[in-house]
Amino acid sequence: MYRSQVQCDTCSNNLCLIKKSLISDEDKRLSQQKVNLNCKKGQQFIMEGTPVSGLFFIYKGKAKVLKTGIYGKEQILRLVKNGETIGHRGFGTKKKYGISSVALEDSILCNFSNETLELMMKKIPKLTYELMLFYADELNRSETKVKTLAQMTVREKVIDALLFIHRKFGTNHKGCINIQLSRQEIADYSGTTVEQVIRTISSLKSEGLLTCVGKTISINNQGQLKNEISEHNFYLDQ
Amino acid sequence: MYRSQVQCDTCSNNLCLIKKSLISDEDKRLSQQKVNLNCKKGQQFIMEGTPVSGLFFIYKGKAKVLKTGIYGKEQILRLVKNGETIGHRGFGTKKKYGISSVALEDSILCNFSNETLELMMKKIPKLTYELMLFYADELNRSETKVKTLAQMTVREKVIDALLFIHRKFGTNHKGCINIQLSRQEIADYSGTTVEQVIRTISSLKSEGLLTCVGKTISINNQGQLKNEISEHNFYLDQ
DNA sequence: CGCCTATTTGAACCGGGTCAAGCATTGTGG
DNA sequence: CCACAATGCTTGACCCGGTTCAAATAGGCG
Repeated sequence: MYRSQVQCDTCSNNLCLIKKSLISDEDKRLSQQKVNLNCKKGQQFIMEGTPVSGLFFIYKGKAKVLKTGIYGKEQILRLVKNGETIGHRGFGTKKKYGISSVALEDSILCNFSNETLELMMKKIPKLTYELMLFYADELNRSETKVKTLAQMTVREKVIDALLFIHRKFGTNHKGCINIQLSRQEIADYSGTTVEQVIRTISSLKSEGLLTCVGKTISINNQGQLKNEISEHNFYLDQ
Repeated sequence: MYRSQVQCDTCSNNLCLIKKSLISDEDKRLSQQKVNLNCKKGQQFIMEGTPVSGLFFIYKGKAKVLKTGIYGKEQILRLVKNGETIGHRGFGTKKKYGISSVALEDSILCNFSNETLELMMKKIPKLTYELMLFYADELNRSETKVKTLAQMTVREKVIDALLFIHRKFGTNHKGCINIQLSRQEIADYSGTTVEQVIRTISSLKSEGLLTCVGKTISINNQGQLKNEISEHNFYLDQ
Protein backbone atom coordinates (compact mmCIF):
# COMPACT_ATOMS: atom_id res chain seq x y z
CA MET A 1 0.00 0.00 0.00
CA TYR A 2 2.18 2.87 -1.21
CA ARG A 3 1.19 6.42 -1.85
CA SER A 4 0.93 8.81 -4.75
CA GLN A 5 -1.05 11.96 -5.25
CA VAL A 6 -4.10 12.32 -7.45
CA GLN A 7 -5.65 15.78 -7.92
CA CYS A 8 -9.40 16.21 -7.61
CA ASP A 9 -9.13 18.94 -10.22
CA THR A 10 -8.04 16.59 -12.96
CA CYS A 11 -9.98 13.56 -11.71
CA SER A 12 -12.39 12.06 -14.21
CA ASN A 13 -14.82 10.62 -11.65
CA ASN A 14 -17.46 13.28 -12.02
CA LEU A 15 -19.87 11.33 -9.85
CA CYS A 16 -17.52 11.48 -6.87
CA LEU A 17 -19.26 13.30 -4.05
CA ILE A 18 -16.18 15.33 -3.26
CA LYS A 19 -15.48 16.29 -6.85
CA LYS A 20 -19.12 17.27 -7.33
CA SER A 21 -19.01 19.58 -4.32
CA LEU A 22 -15.79 21.46 -4.92
CA ILE A 23 -16.70 24.90 -6.15
CA SER A 24 -14.39 27.61 -4.83
CA ASP A 25 -10.63 27.54 -5.07
CA GLU A 26 -10.48 27.23 -1.33
CA ASP A 27 -12.57 24.07 -1.52
CA LYS A 28 -10.11 22.64 -3.96
CA ARG A 29 -7.20 23.52 -1.72
CA LEU A 30 -8.91 21.71 1.14
CA SER A 31 -9.41 18.63 -1.00
CA GLN A 32 -5.67 18.33 -1.46
CA GLN A 33 -5.37 17.16 2.10
CA LYS A 34 -6.53 13.75 1.00
CA VAL A 35 -4.21 10.79 0.80
CA ASN A 36 -3.97 8.28 -2.01
CA LEU A 37 -3.46 4.58 -1.46
CA ASN A 38 -2.54 1.86 -3.91
CA CYS A 39 -4.16 -1.36 -3.02
CA LYS A 40 -3.62 -4.78 -4.53
CA LYS A 41 -6.30 -7.31 -5.42
CA GLY A 42 -7.47 -9.09 -2.30
CA GLN A 43 -6.08 -6.48 0.02
CA GLN A 44 -8.24 -5.40 2.93
CA PHE A 45 -8.21 -1.67 3.54
CA ILE A 46 -11.05 -1.42 6.07
CA MET A 47 -11.41 -3.89 8.92
CA GLU A 48 -14.61 -4.24 10.91
CA GLY A 49 -14.15 -3.16 14.48
CA THR A 50 -11.09 -0.98 13.99
CA PRO A 51 -11.19 2.77 14.65
CA VAL A 52 -12.64 4.85 11.85
CA SER A 53 -10.06 6.61 9.75
CA GLY A 54 -12.23 8.73 7.52
CA LEU A 55 -13.95 8.16 4.25
CA PHE A 56 -12.63 6.32 1.21
CA PHE A 57 -13.32 6.90 -2.45
CA ILE A 58 -12.42 4.57 -5.27
CA TYR A 59 -10.31 6.52 -7.70
CA LYS A 60 -9.81 3.50 -9.89
CA GLY A 61 -10.73 -0.11 -9.31
CA LYS A 62 -13.37 -2.23 -7.62
CA ALA A 63 -14.01 -3.35 -4.07
CA LYS A 64 -16.47 -5.28 -1.93
CA VAL A 65 -17.98 -4.09 1.33
CA LEU A 66 -18.85 -6.85 3.76
CA LYS A 67 -19.60 -7.98 7.26
CA THR A 68 -17.97 -11.07 8.65
CA GLY A 69 -20.41 -13.34 10.42
CA ILE A 70 -20.32 -16.45 12.48
CA TYR A 71 -17.59 -18.97 11.60
CA GLY A 72 -16.13 -16.44 9.18
CA LYS A 73 -19.10 -16.49 6.81
CA GLU A 74 -19.06 -13.29 4.79
CA GLN A 75 -22.06 -11.21 3.83
CA ILE A 76 -21.28 -8.87 0.96
CA LEU A 77 -23.31 -5.69 1.36
CA ARG A 78 -22.18 -3.62 -1.59
CA LEU A 79 -19.90 -3.67 -4.58
CA VAL A 80 -18.19 -0.41 -5.45
CA LYS A 81 -16.40 0.98 -8.48
CA ASN A 82 -14.73 4.15 -9.73
CA GLY A 83 -15.92 7.32 -8.07
CA GLU A 84 -17.87 5.60 -5.31
CA THR A 85 -17.73 6.03 -1.58
CA ILE A 86 -16.81 3.64 1.25
CA GLY A 87 -16.52 4.07 4.99
CA HIS A 88 -19.82 4.60 6.65
CA ARG A 89 -19.96 7.49 8.96
CA GLY A 90 -16.45 8.27 10.05
CA PHE A 91 -17.76 11.03 12.27
CA GLY A 92 -20.29 11.52 15.03
CA THR A 93 -20.78 8.91 17.70
CA LYS A 94 -19.62 5.74 15.98
CA LYS A 95 -15.94 5.24 16.53
CA LYS A 96 -15.46 1.86 14.86
CA TYR A 97 -16.08 0.59 11.38
CA GLY A 98 -19.11 -1.64 11.16
CA ILE A 99 -17.92 -3.11 7.89
CA SER A 100 -14.82 -4.44 6.17
CA SER A 101 -13.69 -3.65 2.68
CA VAL A 102 -11.47 -5.59 0.30
CA ALA A 103 -10.16 -4.66 -3.15
CA LEU A 104 -11.48 -6.92 -5.91
CA GLU A 105 -8.74 -5.83 -8.28
CA ASP A 106 -5.69 -3.58 -8.06
CA SER A 107 -7.15 -0.25 -7.05
CA ILE A 108 -6.27 3.31 -6.20
CA LEU A 109 -8.13 4.87 -3.30
CA CYS A 110 -8.56 8.39 -1.99
CA ASN A 111 -8.79 8.73 1.76
CA PHE A 112 -10.04 11.79 3.62
CA SER A 113 -9.26 11.80 7.32
CA ASN A 114 -11.97 12.49 9.88
CA GLU A 115 -10.52 15.93 10.54
CA THR A 116 -10.27 16.94 6.89
CA LEU A 117 -13.77 15.74 6.25
CA GLU A 118 -15.27 17.61 9.18
CA LEU A 119 -13.47 20.73 8.11
CA MET A 120 -14.74 20.34 4.57
CA MET A 121 -18.31 19.69 5.65
CA LYS A 122 -18.27 22.84 7.73
CA LYS A 123 -17.02 24.92 4.81
CA ILE A 124 -18.99 23.22 2.04
CA PRO A 125 -22.71 22.75 2.75
CA LYS A 126 -23.20 21.14 -0.64
CA LEU A 127 -20.87 18.33 0.42
CA THR A 128 -22.93 17.57 3.52
CA TYR A 129 -26.02 17.59 1.35
CA GLU A 130 -24.46 15.24 -1.19
CA LEU A 131 -23.36 12.90 1.58
CA MET A 132 -26.85 12.91 2.99
CA LEU A 133 -28.31 11.99 -0.39
CA PHE A 134 -25.71 9.27 -0.71
CA TYR A 135 -26.60 7.71 2.63
CA ALA A 136 -30.32 8.01 1.95
CA ASP A 137 -29.82 6.24 -1.36
CA GLU A 138 -27.73 3.53 0.21
CA LEU A 139 -30.39 3.08 2.83
CA ASN A 140 -32.97 2.50 0.14
CA ARG A 141 -30.74 -0.11 -1.46
CA SER A 142 -29.97 -1.78 1.80
CA GLU A 143 -33.61 -2.01 2.77
CA THR A 144 -34.45 -3.52 -0.57
CA LYS A 145 -31.72 -6.05 0.08
CA VAL A 146 -33.27 -6.87 3.44
CA LYS A 147 -36.51 -7.77 1.71
CA THR A 148 -34.70 -9.65 -1.01
CA LEU A 149 -32.84 -11.84 1.44
CA ALA A 150 -35.90 -12.46 3.54
CA GLN A 151 -38.31 -13.34 0.76
CA MET A 152 -36.63 -14.54 -2.41
CA THR A 153 -35.76 -18.14 -3.19
CA VAL A 154 -32.15 -19.07 -3.84
CA ARG A 155 -32.67 -19.07 -7.58
CA GLU A 156 -34.20 -15.62 -7.44
CA LYS A 157 -31.43 -14.28 -5.22
CA VAL A 158 -28.77 -15.51 -7.61
CA ILE A 159 -30.58 -14.09 -10.62
CA ASP A 160 -30.97 -10.83 -8.75
CA ALA A 161 -27.25 -10.77 -7.98
CA LEU A 162 -26.28 -11.48 -11.60
CA LEU A 163 -28.63 -8.84 -12.97
CA PHE A 164 -27.24 -6.41 -10.42
CA ILE A 165 -23.59 -6.87 -11.36
CA HIS A 166 -24.59 -6.75 -15.02
CA ARG A 167 -26.32 -3.43 -14.50
CA LYS A 168 -23.65 -2.01 -12.24
CA PHE A 169 -20.47 -3.00 -14.02
CA GLY A 170 -21.74 -3.23 -17.57
CA THR A 171 -20.42 -5.45 -20.34
CA ASN A 172 -17.50 -5.46 -22.72
CA HIS A 173 -17.76 -5.61 -26.51
CA LYS A 174 -18.48 -9.36 -26.32
CA GLY A 175 -21.33 -8.87 -23.89
CA CYS A 176 -19.41 -10.23 -20.91
CA ILE A 177 -19.94 -8.65 -17.52
CA ASN A 178 -17.05 -6.39 -16.60
CA ILE A 179 -16.23 -7.98 -13.28
CA GLN A 180 -14.79 -11.30 -12.21
CA LEU A 181 -16.32 -12.65 -9.06
CA SER A 182 -15.68 -16.07 -7.59
CA ARG A 183 -18.67 -18.34 -7.05
CA GLN A 184 -18.06 -17.85 -3.36
CA GLU A 185 -18.35 -14.09 -3.73
CA ILE A 186 -21.59 -14.39 -5.66
CA ALA A 187 -22.83 -16.64 -2.86
CA ASP A 188 -21.73 -14.15 -0.21
CA TYR A 189 -23.58 -11.43 -2.02
CA SER A 190 -26.71 -13.51 -2.59
CA GLY A 191 -26.81 -14.82 0.94
CA THR A 192 -26.51 -18.50 0.02
CA THR A 193 -23.85 -21.17 -0.49
CA VAL A 194 -21.33 -21.80 -3.27
CA GLU A 195 -23.04 -25.02 -4.27
CA GLN A 196 -26.40 -23.33 -4.70
CA VAL A 197 -24.84 -20.61 -6.83
CA ILE A 198 -23.17 -23.21 -9.02
CA ARG A 199 -26.37 -25.22 -9.39
CA THR A 200 -28.36 -22.12 -10.28
CA ILE A 201 -25.81 -20.93 -12.81
CA SER A 202 -25.70 -24.42 -14.32
CA SER A 203 -29.47 -24.43 -14.69
CA LEU A 204 -29.49 -20.97 -16.23
CA LYS A 205 -26.80 -22.06 -18.65
CA SER A 206 -28.70 -25.15 -19.75
CA GLU A 207 -31.82 -23.02 -20.13
CA GLY A 208 -29.83 -20.78 -22.43
CA LEU A 209 -30.42 -17.69 -20.30
CA LEU A 210 -26.73 -17.04 -19.81
CA THR A 211 -23.34 -18.15 -21.01
CA CYS A 212 -20.23 -18.43 -18.94
CA VAL A 213 -16.65 -19.54 -19.18
CA GLY A 214 -15.00 -19.65 -15.80
CA LYS A 215 -15.66 -16.39 -14.01
CA THR A 216 -16.66 -14.63 -17.20
CA ILE A 217 -20.41 -14.40 -17.41
CA SER A 218 -22.67 -12.97 -20.06
CA ILE A 219 -26.41 -12.65 -19.87
CA ASN A 220 -28.33 -13.80 -22.92
CA ASN A 221 -31.91 -13.16 -21.99
CA GLN A 222 -32.12 -10.26 -19.61
CA GLY A 223 -35.85 -9.88 -20.14
CA GLN A 224 -36.77 -13.34 -18.96
CA LEU A 225 -34.43 -13.15 -15.98
CA LYS A 226 -35.91 -9.83 -14.95
CA ASN A 227 -39.31 -11.33 -15.36
CA GLU A 228 -38.55 -14.10 -12.90
CA ILE A 229 -37.90 -11.66 -10.10
CA SER A 230 -40.35 -8.98 -11.17
CA GLU A 231 -42.90 -9.76 -8.46
CA HIS A 232 -40.35 -8.63 -5.93
CA ASN A 233 -39.50 -5.34 -7.54
CA PHE A 234 -42.57 -3.24 -7.96
CA TYR A 235 -41.26 0.14 -7.06
CA LEU A 236 -37.53 -0.01 -6.96
CA ASP A 237 -34.85 -0.29 -9.52
CA GLN A 238 -31.96 -0.61 -7.08
CA MET B 1 -56.76 11.69 9.98
CA TYR B 2 -57.65 15.16 11.27
CA ARG B 3 -55.30 18.00 11.99
CA SER B 4 -54.14 20.01 14.97
CA GLN B 5 -51.06 22.09 15.56
CA VAL B 6 -48.13 21.15 17.78
CA GLN B 7 -45.34 23.69 18.32
CA CYS B 8 -41.71 22.59 17.98
CA ASP B 9 -40.88 25.14 20.67
CA THR B 10 -42.82 23.35 23.34
CA CYS B 11 -42.26 19.83 22.02
CA SER B 12 -40.66 17.42 24.45
CA ASN B 13 -39.02 15.20 21.83
CA ASN B 14 -35.53 16.56 22.26
CA LEU B 15 -34.07 13.88 20.02
CA CYS B 16 -36.16 15.03 17.07
CA LEU B 17 -33.82 16.08 14.28
CA ILE B 18 -35.82 19.20 13.58
CA LYS B 19 -36.10 20.26 17.19
CA LYS B 20 -32.36 19.70 17.69
CA SER B 21 -31.53 21.91 14.73
CA LEU B 22 -33.72 24.91 15.40
CA ILE B 23 -31.51 27.69 16.71
CA SER B 24 -32.55 31.11 15.48
CA ASP B 25 -36.03 32.54 15.73
CA GLU B 26 -36.27 32.42 11.99
CA ASP B 27 -35.63 28.69 12.09
CA LYS B 28 -38.49 28.29 14.51
CA ARG B 29 -40.76 30.31 12.33
CA LEU B 30 -39.92 28.06 9.40
CA SER B 31 -40.72 24.97 11.44
CA GLN B 32 -44.27 26.20 11.90
CA GLN B 33 -44.97 25.33 8.32
CA LYS B 34 -45.26 21.71 9.33
CA VAL B 35 -48.58 19.91 9.46
CA ASN B 36 -49.82 17.63 12.21
CA LEU B 37 -51.77 14.47 11.56
CA ASN B 38 -53.72 12.28 13.93
CA CYS B 39 -53.50 8.70 12.95
CA LYS B 40 -55.37 5.73 14.36
CA LYS B 41 -53.93 2.33 15.14
CA GLY B 42 -53.55 0.30 11.98
CA GLN B 43 -53.78 3.32 9.72
CA GLN B 44 -51.33 3.53 6.84
CA PHE B 45 -49.87 6.99 6.35
CA ILE B 46 -47.15 6.15 3.81
CA MET B 47 -47.79 3.83 0.89
CA GLU B 48 -45.00 2.27 -1.12
CA GLY B 49 -44.97 3.56 -4.68
CA THR B 50 -46.89 6.77 -4.10
CA PRO B 51 -45.29 10.18 -4.65
CA VAL B 52 -43.15 11.43 -1.80
CA SER B 53 -44.84 14.03 0.37
CA GLY B 54 -42.02 15.03 2.63
CA LEU B 55 -40.68 13.73 5.89
CA PHE B 56 -42.66 12.48 8.88
CA PHE B 57 -41.83 12.62 12.56
CA ILE B 58 -43.59 10.78 15.32
CA TYR B 59 -44.77 13.35 17.83
CA LYS B 60 -46.44 10.71 19.93
CA GLY B 61 -47.05 7.04 19.20
CA LYS B 62 -45.43 4.12 17.46
CA ALA B 63 -45.27 2.92 13.88
CA LYS B 64 -43.78 0.23 11.68
CA VAL B 65 -41.90 0.79 8.44
CA LEU B 66 -42.18 -2.02 5.94
CA LYS B 67 -41.93 -3.25 2.40
CA THR B 68 -44.66 -5.37 0.91
CA GLY B 69 -43.30 -8.37 -0.90
CA ILE B 70 -44.61 -11.11 -3.10
CA TYR B 71 -48.11 -12.35 -2.29
CA GLY B 72 -48.49 -9.54 0.23
CA LYS B 73 -45.81 -10.83 2.58
CA GLU B 74 -44.56 -7.95 4.69
CA GLN B 75 -41.01 -7.27 5.71
CA ILE B 76 -40.80 -4.90 8.65
CA LEU B 77 -37.67 -2.80 8.33
CA ARG B 78 -37.88 -0.54 11.34
CA LEU B 79 -40.00 0.24 14.34
CA VAL B 80 -40.28 3.88 15.34
CA LYS B 81 -41.40 5.79 18.40
CA ASN B 82 -41.65 9.33 19.75
CA GLY B 83 -39.29 11.81 18.17
CA GLU B 84 -38.16 9.53 15.37
CA THR B 85 -38.10 10.08 11.64
CA ILE B 86 -39.88 8.34 8.76
CA GLY B 87 -39.95 8.97 5.06
CA HIS B 88 -36.71 8.14 3.39
CA ARG B 89 -35.41 10.79 1.18
CA GLY B 90 -38.30 12.96 0.18
CA PHE B 91 -36.02 15.03 -2.00
CA GLY B 92 -33.47 14.60 -4.74
CA THR B 93 -34.05 12.15 -7.54
CA LYS B 94 -36.40 9.61 -5.93
CA LYS B 95 -39.98 10.60 -6.48
CA LYS B 96 -41.77 7.67 -4.90
CA TYR B 97 -41.72 6.15 -1.47
CA GLY B 98 -39.82 2.88 -1.32
CA ILE B 99 -41.52 1.90 1.92
CA SER B 100 -44.90 1.87 3.60
CA SER B 101 -45.63 2.96 7.13
CA VAL B 102 -48.47 2.00 9.46
CA ALA B 103 -49.32 3.28 12.94
CA LEU B 104 -49.05 0.59 15.62
CA GLU B 105 -51.16 2.62 18.03
CA ASP B 106 -53.03 5.92 17.88
CA SER B 107 -50.34 8.41 16.96
CA ILE B 108 -49.73 12.05 16.25
CA LEU B 109 -47.38 12.82 13.38
CA CYS B 110 -45.56 15.90 12.16
CA ASN B 111 -45.21 16.25 8.42
CA PHE B 112 -42.81 18.58 6.64
CA SER B 113 -43.51 19.00 2.94
CA ASN B 114 -40.74 18.62 0.39
CA GLU B 115 -40.68 22.37 -0.17
CA THR B 116 -40.52 23.30 3.50
CA LEU B 117 -37.81 20.77 4.10
CA GLU B 118 -35.68 21.96 1.21
CA LEU B 119 -36.06 25.51 2.37
CA MET B 120 -35.08 24.56 5.89
CA MET B 121 -32.07 22.57 4.78
CA LYS B 122 -30.81 25.52 2.79
CA LYS B 123 -31.15 27.85 5.74
CA ILE B 124 -30.06 25.43 8.48
CA PRO B 125 -26.83 23.54 7.72
CA LYS B 126 -27.05 21.77 11.08
CA LEU B 127 -30.29 20.17 9.96
CA THR B 128 -28.70 18.73 6.84
CA TYR B 129 -25.86 17.45 8.99
CA GLU B 130 -28.25 15.85 11.48
CA LEU B 131 -30.18 14.22 8.65
CA MET B 132 -26.94 12.88 7.23
CA LEU B 133 -26.02 11.35 10.58
CA PHE B 134 -29.49 9.89 10.84
CA TYR B 135 -29.28 8.21 7.46
CA ALA B 136 -25.75 6.98 8.14
CA ASP B 137 -26.94 5.45 11.39
CA GLU B 138 -29.93 3.86 9.76
CA LEU B 139 -27.66 2.45 7.10
CA ASN B 140 -25.55 0.80 9.76
CA ARG B 141 -28.62 -0.74 11.32
CA SER B 142 -30.00 -1.86 8.00
CA GLU B 143 -26.75 -3.51 6.98
CA THR B 144 -26.59 -5.32 10.28
CA LYS B 145 -30.10 -6.54 9.56
CA VAL B 146 -28.99 -7.82 6.17
CA LYS B 147 -26.38 -9.98 7.86
CA THR B 148 -28.83 -11.05 10.53
CA LEU B 149 -31.40 -12.25 8.03
CA ALA B 150 -28.83 -14.00 5.89
CA GLN B 151 -26.98 -15.83 8.61
CA MET B 152 -29.04 -16.38 11.76
CA THR B 153 -31.29 -19.35 12.43
CA VAL B 154 -34.98 -18.75 13.06
CA ARG B 155 -34.54 -19.09 16.80
CA GLU B 156 -31.75 -16.54 16.78
CA LYS B 157 -33.72 -14.14 14.62
CA VAL B 158 -36.68 -14.26 16.97
CA ILE B 159 -34.46 -13.76 20.02
CA ASP B 160 -32.78 -10.88 18.25
CA ALA B 161 -36.15 -9.31 17.50
CA LEU B 162 -37.36 -9.67 21.08
CA LEU B 163 -34.17 -8.24 22.54
CA PHE B 164 -34.45 -5.39 20.07
CA ILE B 165 -37.97 -4.37 21.00
CA HIS B 166 -37.04 -4.76 24.65
CA ARG B 167 -34.11 -2.40 24.23
CA LYS B 168 -35.97 0.03 22.03
CA PHE B 169 -39.30 0.37 23.79
CA GLY B 170 -38.23 -0.47 27.33
CA THR B 171 -40.38 -2.05 30.03
CA ASN B 172 -43.06 -0.94 32.45
CA HIS B 173 -42.89 -1.31 36.24
CA LYS B 174 -43.76 -5.00 35.93
CA GLY B 175 -40.93 -5.66 33.50
CA CYS B 176 -43.23 -6.05 30.49
CA ILE B 177 -42.07 -4.70 27.13
CA ASN B 178 -43.80 -1.44 26.28
CA ILE B 179 -45.16 -2.47 22.93
CA GLN B 180 -47.81 -4.91 21.76
CA LEU B 181 -46.93 -6.68 18.58
CA SER B 182 -48.86 -9.51 17.01
CA ARG B 183 -47.02 -12.76 16.40
CA GLN B 184 -47.38 -11.96 12.72
CA GLU B 185 -45.60 -8.65 13.20
CA ILE B 186 -42.77 -10.29 15.11
CA ALA B 187 -42.52 -12.76 12.24
CA ASP B 188 -42.52 -9.96 9.66
CA TYR B 189 -39.73 -8.25 11.55
CA SER B 190 -37.71 -11.45 12.04
CA GLY B 191 -38.13 -12.57 8.47
CA THR B 192 -39.89 -15.85 9.24
CA THR B 193 -43.41 -17.23 9.71
CA VAL B 194 -45.98 -16.88 12.48
CA GLU B 195 -45.72 -20.54 13.36
CA GLN B 196 -41.99 -20.36 13.87
CA VAL B 197 -42.33 -17.31 16.08
CA ILE B 198 -44.92 -19.08 18.19
CA ARG B 199 -42.82 -22.22 18.47
CA THR B 200 -39.75 -20.24 19.45
CA ILE B 201 -41.61 -18.19 22.03
CA SER B 202 -43.12 -21.38 23.44
CA SER B 203 -39.68 -22.91 23.80
CA LEU B 204 -38.27 -19.80 25.43
CA LYS B 205 -41.20 -19.79 27.84
CA SER B 206 -40.69 -23.41 28.82
CA GLU B 207 -37.00 -22.72 29.25
CA GLY B 208 -37.91 -19.92 31.64
CA LEU B 209 -36.12 -17.30 29.60
CA LEU B 210 -39.23 -15.20 29.14
CA THR B 211 -42.80 -14.87 30.32
CA CYS B 212 -45.75 -13.83 28.26
CA VAL B 213 -49.48 -13.39 28.48
CA GLY B 214 -51.01 -12.74 25.11
CA LYS B 215 -49.08 -9.97 23.42
CA THR B 216 -47.47 -8.84 26.66
CA ILE B 217 -43.93 -10.15 26.85
CA SER B 218 -41.32 -9.82 29.54
CA ILE B 219 -37.78 -11.04 29.33
CA ASN B 220 -36.50 -12.94 32.35
CA ASN B 221 -32.96 -13.77 31.40
CA GLN B 222 -31.59 -11.14 29.09
CA GLY B 223 -28.01 -12.30 29.63
CA GLN B 224 -28.56 -15.81 28.35
CA LEU B 225 -30.61 -14.61 25.38
CA LYS B 226 -27.91 -12.14 24.44
CA ASN B 227 -25.39 -14.89 24.79
CA GLU B 228 -27.19 -17.05 22.25
CA ILE B 229 -26.80 -14.47 19.53
CA SER B 230 -23.47 -13.03 20.66
CA GLU B 231 -21.45 -14.70 17.92
CA HIS B 232 -23.30 -12.57 15.40
CA ASN B 233 -22.77 -9.25 17.11
CA PHE B 234 -19.12 -8.61 17.60
CA TYR B 235 -18.90 -4.96 16.80
CA LEU B 236 -22.37 -3.55 16.71
CA ASP B 237 -24.98 -2.77 19.29
CA GLN B 238 -27.77 -1.84 16.88
C1' DC C 1 -73.86 -14.94 22.70
C1' DG C 2 -71.85 -15.74 18.25
C1' DC C 3 -68.78 -14.36 14.75
C1' DC C 4 -64.23 -13.36 13.43
C1' DT C 5 -59.50 -13.17 14.07
C1' DA C 6 -55.31 -14.48 16.49
C1' DT C 7 -52.83 -18.04 18.61
C1' DT C 8 -51.28 -22.61 19.17
C1' DT C 9 -50.00 -27.35 18.07
C1' DG C 10 -49.25 -31.33 15.08
C1' DA C 11 -47.87 -33.40 10.79
C1' DA C 12 -46.05 -33.54 6.16
C1' DC C 13 -43.27 -31.89 2.77
C1' DC C 14 -39.48 -29.67 0.50
C1' DG C 15 -35.95 -26.16 -0.35
C1' DG C 16 -31.62 -25.53 0.56
C1' DG C 17 -27.53 -26.33 3.39
C1' DT C 18 -23.95 -29.81 4.30
C1' DC C 19 -20.84 -33.44 3.16
C1' DA C 20 -18.04 -35.93 0.07
C1' DA C 21 -15.71 -36.95 -4.07
C1' DG C 22 -14.06 -35.88 -8.65
C1' DC C 23 -12.49 -32.58 -11.94
C1' DA C 24 -10.43 -28.22 -13.61
C1' DT C 25 -7.43 -24.41 -13.10
C1' DT C 26 -3.92 -21.83 -11.22
C1' DG C 27 0.31 -21.22 -9.19
C1' DT C 28 4.86 -22.50 -7.45
C1' DG C 29 9.16 -24.45 -6.94
C1' DG C 30 12.50 -27.68 -8.48
C1' DC D 1 8.94 -26.37 -18.40
C1' DC D 2 6.98 -29.85 -16.00
C1' DA D 3 5.21 -31.89 -11.59
C1' DC D 4 2.60 -31.46 -7.98
C1' DA D 5 0.26 -28.94 -4.58
C1' DA D 6 -3.32 -25.91 -3.60
C1' DT D 7 -7.34 -23.79 -4.60
C1' DG D 8 -11.60 -23.27 -6.97
C1' DC D 9 -15.44 -25.37 -9.49
C1' DT D 10 -18.91 -28.92 -10.20
C1' DT D 11 -22.03 -32.64 -9.26
C1' DG D 12 -24.53 -36.07 -6.58
C1' DA D 13 -26.56 -37.69 -2.30
C1' DC D 14 -28.29 -36.94 2.08
C1' DC D 15 -30.54 -34.74 5.80
C1' DC D 16 -32.39 -31.15 8.58
C1' DG D 17 -34.53 -26.71 9.54
C1' DG D 18 -38.16 -24.25 8.33
C1' DT D 19 -42.24 -23.41 5.60
C1' DT D 20 -46.76 -24.93 4.54
C1' DC D 21 -51.09 -26.98 5.43
C1' DA D 22 -54.70 -28.26 8.51
C1' DA D 23 -57.28 -28.23 12.54
C1' DA D 24 -58.28 -27.10 17.21
C1' DT D 25 -58.45 -23.58 20.84
C1' DA D 26 -58.50 -19.11 22.82
C1' DG D 27 -59.47 -14.37 22.75
C1' DG D 28 -61.64 -9.99 21.19
C1' DC D 29 -65.64 -7.33 19.89
C1' DG D 30 -70.13 -5.89 18.18
